[in-house]
Amino acid sequence: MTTPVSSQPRHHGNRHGRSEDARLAVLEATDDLLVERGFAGVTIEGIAARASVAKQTIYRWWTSKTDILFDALIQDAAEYFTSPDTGDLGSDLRARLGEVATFLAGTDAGAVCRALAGQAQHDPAVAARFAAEFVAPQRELDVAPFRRAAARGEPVPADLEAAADQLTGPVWFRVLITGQPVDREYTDALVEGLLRGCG
Amino acid sequence: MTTPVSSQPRHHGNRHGRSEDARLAVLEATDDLLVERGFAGVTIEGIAARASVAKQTIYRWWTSKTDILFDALIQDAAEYFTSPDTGDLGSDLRARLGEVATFLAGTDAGAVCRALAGQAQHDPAVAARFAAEFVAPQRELDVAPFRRAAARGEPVPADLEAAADQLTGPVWFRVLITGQPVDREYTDALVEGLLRGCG
Amino acid sequence: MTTPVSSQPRHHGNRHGRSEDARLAVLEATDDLLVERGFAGVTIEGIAARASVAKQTIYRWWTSKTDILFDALIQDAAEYFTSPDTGDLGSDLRARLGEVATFLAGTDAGAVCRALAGQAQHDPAVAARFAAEFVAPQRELDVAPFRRAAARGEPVPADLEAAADQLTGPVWFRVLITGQPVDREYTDALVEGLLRGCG
Amino acid sequence: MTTPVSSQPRHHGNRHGRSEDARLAVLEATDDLLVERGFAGVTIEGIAARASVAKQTIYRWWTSKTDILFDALIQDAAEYFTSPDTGDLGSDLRARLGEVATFLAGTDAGAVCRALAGQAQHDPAVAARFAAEFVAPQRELDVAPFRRAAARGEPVPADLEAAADQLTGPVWFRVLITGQPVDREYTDALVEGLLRGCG
DNA sequence: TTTTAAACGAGACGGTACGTCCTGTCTTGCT
DNA sequence: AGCAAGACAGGACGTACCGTCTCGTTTAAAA
Repeated sequence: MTTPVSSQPRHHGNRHGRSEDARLAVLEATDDLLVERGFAGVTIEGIAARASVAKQTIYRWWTSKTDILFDALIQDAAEYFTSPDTGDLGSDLRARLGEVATFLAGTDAGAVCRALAGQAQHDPAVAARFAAEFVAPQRELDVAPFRRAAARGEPVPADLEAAADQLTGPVWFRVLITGQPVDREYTDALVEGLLRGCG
Repeated sequence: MTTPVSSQPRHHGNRHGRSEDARLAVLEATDDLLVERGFAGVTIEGIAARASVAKQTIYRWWTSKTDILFDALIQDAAEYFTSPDTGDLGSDLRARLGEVATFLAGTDAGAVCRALAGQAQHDPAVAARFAAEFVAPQRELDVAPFRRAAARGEPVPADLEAAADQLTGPVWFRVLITGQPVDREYTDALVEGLLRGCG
Repeated sequence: MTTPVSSQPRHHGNRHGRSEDARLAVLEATDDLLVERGFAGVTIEGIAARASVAKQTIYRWWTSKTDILFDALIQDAAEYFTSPDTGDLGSDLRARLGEVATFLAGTDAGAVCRALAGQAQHDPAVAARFAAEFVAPQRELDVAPFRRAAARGEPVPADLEAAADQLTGPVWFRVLITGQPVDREYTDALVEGLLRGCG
Repeated sequence: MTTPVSSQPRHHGNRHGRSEDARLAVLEATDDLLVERGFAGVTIEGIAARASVAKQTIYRWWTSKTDILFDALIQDAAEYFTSPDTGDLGSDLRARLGEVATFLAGTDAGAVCRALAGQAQHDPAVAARFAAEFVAPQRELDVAPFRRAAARGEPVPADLEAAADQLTGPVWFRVLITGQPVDREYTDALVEGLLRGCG
């Protein structure tokens, strides 16, 4: 996570809502702790100490450590995904799937994402929010190349959701469950298999 | 989980080896707590209280609550999966994938499995054990139909691991990530898509 | 405590000097909280909330909650004690001691006084201020009857301070320590004993 | 407070009730903190830290810091007061009152006692316990010399409680309220005044 | 009439301590 | 030897107040 430390004087208390410095310090400290010590090593007390922030300030703006991680994830994900339009379905899908794999397996934000995916297994509320605020928008990005291809008059699978599952599912599966590496060769093969099957 | 409560008087202490009563009471209490209160509601103290067992007894035989869950999972999974040989690749795969989906999404043992999959995201040791003791054997069952088909002289995909990923990955993805239902229609379509693509 | 709530509109801010409304609201809220919830239930935040006053306004004019209680005590004590001159030492002493007993044990201001006496045990600064600003003036009132008697030519004890202690001490002792009731009969007997002993 | 540190190995956990080591460490740490930092400086966390004891252990056996102080006071007071029988009422009273004054004003246990007397002003439950467990037994010691004198056939005041108040009251008053010194001369004069008044 | 500065309400801030829950370790006495 | 019981040191939880700090408004004396 980037560290946009403000060079402004640190204001403690501000009628006009919350301190942006405190917010960023908390997000950064949370990210750092997650990467350094894992999910169990992320504690509200630890975040407060590392961010030089009062616990009460954290509880004022977030409900739990997963709530903080969501903030970090949403923010980081918004910056990460590009989803270029190459004019070719295969290229678009390969680019997209490679980006997903790299994000999940190779970035700090991906670590946050995996932690939340894990916590979603323990807490239905987390699962619901994860599905709604991260997975659903990602699903849109998964499906976009198909829509563009259809608009160009190319043949596309009937059920786009199912098609997206066939691409993304194996990637998530390897990252979360088997721990196998997910390189470009693998994601390209997935795209190839799908297009051959539907073409 | 079944409940083989012994009707024998409960012995506190046993000169020769561990108490099977205590072991079963712990496994059952853990399962119950997981289903009733979720993973966070499973605590060693809670298990001990519900199983009428001393904490020390738990720590003597298990290292952590995930260790207990592994015991429960391995035991339940061994009883669950059947993997019949119908003599037809498509039938075998459909049966297998349906069984996997039902297990993951529709059984108490599946809840244990999901909890461990979740915890695997937080703890590399859990991830490693989950991959080795649950995922790897399951992978063997995933691949078995292909091996039998190959033995019958039928054409099979070159990379069986990848083929298995394409079937199992979307199922896990839906169960763990999107929360979408995984019915027989969906799993059959996955098998169909794979066989069409490779045939 | 009396409640001179102004019927005027409440002014927020004043170029010259403090808001009398805010001052009175704070004193009253403090008194009320002390009587309703006890000393521990008196908090700056609670006073501010009940008085509809900003915490900062309290900190601007008082240093602590005991400081506020001193304000209330000094004000109330000034209104309470009368100390009439009956021309007779016994009558003067009986009136005075009865007044003291009633104040300490039977008034809201007495509750404030007892709270400060209690806090004086925990904080030397409070003890010093309590001795100087409340006890010393009261001691003057205790001693005044003797001085008037001496001026009239009557015999009085050599050590007036000691004599005052022998009257006031048992009253405070019962109120603060034993909790025994201090009625007129008791205070009269104390005066009687003293006068017999010195006469 | 004395420090009977056991030279035995420190046992953490014992089926047969509480750890005497932990109990003594808590009492000593509490005494020390009270003397060093005053009542407000006595916190459960501070006691736990200084005594190298878990907060939970404190909460298991005591309800509050005043509860701990009571333990310390009762124990120390039991060791302190001697109350010799000289065979003479005046001598007995002088000895007793001197002992009381020294205890209250000049010992660490007296500091605990004053703190509890102070807290009694803030909390009726503390007041009740203080009256019952400390003041009442002390009252018995105050009255004992009179009883012995009566048994010897000497004249004694009709109301022993009142007589005791006249001795003890001024001493407590000076210690708690005025802060004046209470030396032997003063206490002897109090006894003299009382005996002259009743004789 | 306009400026302007003190006091105000509101409330976020960094902190400290609270009392609770759970962890993993330990000892004891029973079976 | 294994067990139920439970006390222990420790650490994190979420809450309540502390005292400090803006912020934007209100007000009346000064300009």
